[in-house]
Amino acid sequence: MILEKKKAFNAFAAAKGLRSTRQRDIILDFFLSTRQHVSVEELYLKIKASHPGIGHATVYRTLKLFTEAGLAREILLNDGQTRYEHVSAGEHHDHLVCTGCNAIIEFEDETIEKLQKEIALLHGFMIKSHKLELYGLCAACRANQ
Amino acid sequence: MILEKKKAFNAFAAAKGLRSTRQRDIILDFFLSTRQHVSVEELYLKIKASHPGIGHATVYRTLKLFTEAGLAREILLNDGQTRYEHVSAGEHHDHLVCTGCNAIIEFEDETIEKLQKEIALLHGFMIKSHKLELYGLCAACRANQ
DNA sequence: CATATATTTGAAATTGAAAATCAAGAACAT
DNA sequence: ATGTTCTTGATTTTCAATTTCAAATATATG
Ligand SMILES: [Mn+2]
Ligand SMILES: [Mn+2]
Ligand SMILES: [Zn+2]
Ligand SMILES: [Zn+2]
Repeated sequence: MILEKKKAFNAFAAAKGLRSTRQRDIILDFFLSTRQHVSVEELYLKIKASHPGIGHATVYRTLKLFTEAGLAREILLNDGQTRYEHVSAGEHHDHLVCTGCNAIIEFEDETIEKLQKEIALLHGFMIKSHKLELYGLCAACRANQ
Repeated sequence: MILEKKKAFNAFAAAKGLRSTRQRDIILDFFLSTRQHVSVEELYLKIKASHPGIGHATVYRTLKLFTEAGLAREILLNDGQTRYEHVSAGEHHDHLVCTGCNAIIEFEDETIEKLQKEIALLHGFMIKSHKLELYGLCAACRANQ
């Protein structure tokens, strides 16, 4: 699975005429071995520990490349930090975001997805993407109130 | 309707022990007479034309006050500009956002709202707010492609 | 292998929105 | 009127993200 994603990125890079660099390999390794919804700064710091030479700009640039390659998705929550999550082909989900502990829970709802398409149709809109986030308190944080 | 909102803000200000200032009156007038989904910068520039003395900081602060007072709602789309829209009591809607012409179309869908509550319940989550945005091309922009 | 060329990197500077600072000005209770 | 407290707005600061550009590196070619 990790290997497949590496292959997918190599294919993308080859098709785009991008060069193969040590930095992109390292950043991809770290991204693929990191839990979901990692912020750029988090990933940068994790990488820096063992590869102090790698710079901020490269991490930012490379995550944008992963997004373009279809390996990653940008998530903009309401805290001013861009996060990235792993993309698996054909899969889509939305997010419950806990404002207490910052946990992010994923969910899928086919009915909501279908209703969104109907709304778009009704307005003559062609949807390219959507964002559905439910903000609140997770079970654990509710218990601690 | 505009008068009611002014009264509502005055009540809020009184309850909070806020002073009545010329600036807040002006900003409220402009906000209430502006179309939906205005960005802070847009509103600031509009006000500045006839009231050059009013500063950025005051516009930012005052829109936050309106939000607290329940007259306005912050909207964070994906362009790094905070927008504010009018809030009418008991009303809620979500947004279709055209990435071609930046138009914002409002919609309501009771079924989606209900499904969101069910999802939250299923995960033991207590929802405080949510965000649903459909990004794509509006009918006009599709025609111009 | 050498060498030319084009891409990539990373430190540093820049950007842009938003928030913080703080002295001067304004509102309000007395 | 006067003193106290709040508010304002020019300016500075913050912070994520992007841009810049000289040096480093990848790769194509002989
Ligand atoms: Mn996710
Ligand atoms: Mn709206
Ligand atoms: Zn939580
Ligand atoms: Zn449009």
